[in-house]
Amino acid sequence: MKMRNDSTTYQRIWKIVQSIPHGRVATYGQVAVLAGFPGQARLVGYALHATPEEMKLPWHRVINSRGEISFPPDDHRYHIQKKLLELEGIIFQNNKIDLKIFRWNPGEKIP
DNA sequence: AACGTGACAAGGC
DNA sequence: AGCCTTGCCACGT
Repeated sequence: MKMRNDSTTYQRIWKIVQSIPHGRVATYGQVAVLAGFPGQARLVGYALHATPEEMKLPWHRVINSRGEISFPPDDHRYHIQKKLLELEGIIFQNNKIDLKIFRWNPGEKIP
């Protein structure tokens, strides 16, 4: 996957994703706002898609606004992401995450 | 240059 | 509660 190394756009998004604490999640829209791109949730999805594996970004902590994983359930990536989240103690109910409980609030103390 | 697609989201019905 | 439409932006054809 090609990407623009000369742009700071992805880097700003990556920086936010990197700061999502273990055991918490953030939505694409939320990351977009925090990165300074309000209303551009799709850009976050695209940035994550273009993320090099070596970066070891906690991409799995980003989910959609409905508290769901944004992969089709039959996609292998869906199961990978769900597994990673469950290993962090995040609980799924009907394949959904309760954002009221697990959403990251940047305001509160970050470990 | 136009058009379609994608790890989105909000609003209308 | 679902499904559809529109707004978004970066890319590949």
